[in-house]
Amino acid sequence: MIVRQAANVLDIFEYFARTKKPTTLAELADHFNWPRSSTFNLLTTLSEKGYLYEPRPRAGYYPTPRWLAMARQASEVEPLPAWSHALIADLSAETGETAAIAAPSGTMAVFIDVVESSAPIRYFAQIGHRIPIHATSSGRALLLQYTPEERDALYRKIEFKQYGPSTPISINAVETELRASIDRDYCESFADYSRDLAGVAVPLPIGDRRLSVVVAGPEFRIGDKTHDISIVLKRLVERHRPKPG
Amino acid sequence: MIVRQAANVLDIFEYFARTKKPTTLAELADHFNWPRSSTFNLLTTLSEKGYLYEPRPRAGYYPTPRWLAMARQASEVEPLPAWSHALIADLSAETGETAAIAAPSGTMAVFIDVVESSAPIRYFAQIGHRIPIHATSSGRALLLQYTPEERDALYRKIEFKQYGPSTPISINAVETELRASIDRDYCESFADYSRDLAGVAVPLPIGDRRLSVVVAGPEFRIGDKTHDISIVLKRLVERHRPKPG
DNA sequence: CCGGATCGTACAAGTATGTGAATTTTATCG
DNA sequence: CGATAAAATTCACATACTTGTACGATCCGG
Repeated sequence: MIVRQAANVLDIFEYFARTKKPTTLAELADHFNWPRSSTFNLLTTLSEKGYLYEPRPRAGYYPTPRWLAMARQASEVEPLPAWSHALIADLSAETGETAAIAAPSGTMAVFIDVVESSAPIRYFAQIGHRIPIHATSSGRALLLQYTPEERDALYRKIEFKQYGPSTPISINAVETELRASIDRDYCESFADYSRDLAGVAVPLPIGDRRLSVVVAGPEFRIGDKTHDISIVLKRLVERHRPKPG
Repeated sequence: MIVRQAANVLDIFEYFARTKKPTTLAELADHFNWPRSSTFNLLTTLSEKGYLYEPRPRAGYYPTPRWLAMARQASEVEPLPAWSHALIADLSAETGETAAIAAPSGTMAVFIDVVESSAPIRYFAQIGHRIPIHATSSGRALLLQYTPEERDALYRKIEFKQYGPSTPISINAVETELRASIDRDYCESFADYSRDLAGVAVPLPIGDRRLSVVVAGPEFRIGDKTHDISIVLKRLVERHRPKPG
């Protein structure tokens, strides 16, 4: 169950991140189609908690740097190593496509680091973006790191939906694709989940964390280059990952 | 009115910032005395929005870097100039006390930047921390920048409470203290709001923003040094603030 | 490897909470 | 400066949320 008011807080937060401008009560209420009164209550709550302030009455609400101060601390919970960001930065530079690091979260994969392509037509991914774990290359690169038992447990929770023409819609289809991935030594997907989108991914275990790296972009650019991309992918992983011992 | 679930989101956020550790549903529920089921709903909401993820079932929730990514963007809404942080850093170093920048928010003042003293006994202030505008030195340094009309409007909203022995509990008391501040050329307060706390502050207009700088610490250390501190305060403001023209 | 304890998840009833209309306050224009 | 419009704020009711309960899964100690 979605807790509406919890989601609303995040919506306001993201609204500020997007617009990068102060905002009045009326503006927010109109934008989200919220009643003025509810918007007022939300803004009051955020202000009392020290996350917003109103330098002068009716002239708009501003976010305080408290968001940043807290986020900085919260991001120490489980920081990624510095090299993983360098890795996707290089990957994006060499391939010209968007590169990302994904982590599992239930039946979903979450992007926990992203470097976007600079191409005008590109895969627009964001940190925190979630995609079905079984219907994406980055997701399947995560599944490869699961034990068969863990995969079984997960499959029972997945709601198989036909996102695109090639979406695997059964446990068998997924397992078959996983075996194929092992054979070719990388994961790939063509519009399995998002239209026109192709991806190439490999597992990237870090410590005891099961992550994956993915390069993704429009099918027409990635199309027949998945093998070449997988070579670059593996070469760069090899270069950046610290040698054990 | 406080929106409970909105506040809860921030509480969870701050919990991660404080503990810097992943957290299980049960742990959170116990800590905040929330029912498991409500906690479950909240965590689900935060996960679906991409702010939390659960790498493996029952092994705990982790914050995603999305908090940080959004906060970075949101902090571009109204960035402080670089010199204002340098100012309070120097201030804190020279005085040995906590220094901060405050902004008005209704009848409150909010700290929007803080450098804490390194002394073991010190004023523990945080970005986002709110204090009554009329009963603190930093707040009154803000009030000095208001027009008499604006102050009048504000006074009507203030609920005068006796926070400490010297809290000004009437409009007159506040106005008298403001005139005294003009005469001595800086604002000061001794436990007007927080017990044992003394502060020295001056206005710090930046652009069209009405801010203030404050040095605050325990009364026994600040006590009779307020004048000396005000000298340092004004000297450093003079040094850091870019010359007009 | 078994059994008890713990944890996560679903559900339905009662109530706190958010909403919409009414009121007050502030800004704007003639 | 007074009238008008728009915004913010208050208040009472209907809705959506919380919560206790129950079930199933998973963990852990013996």
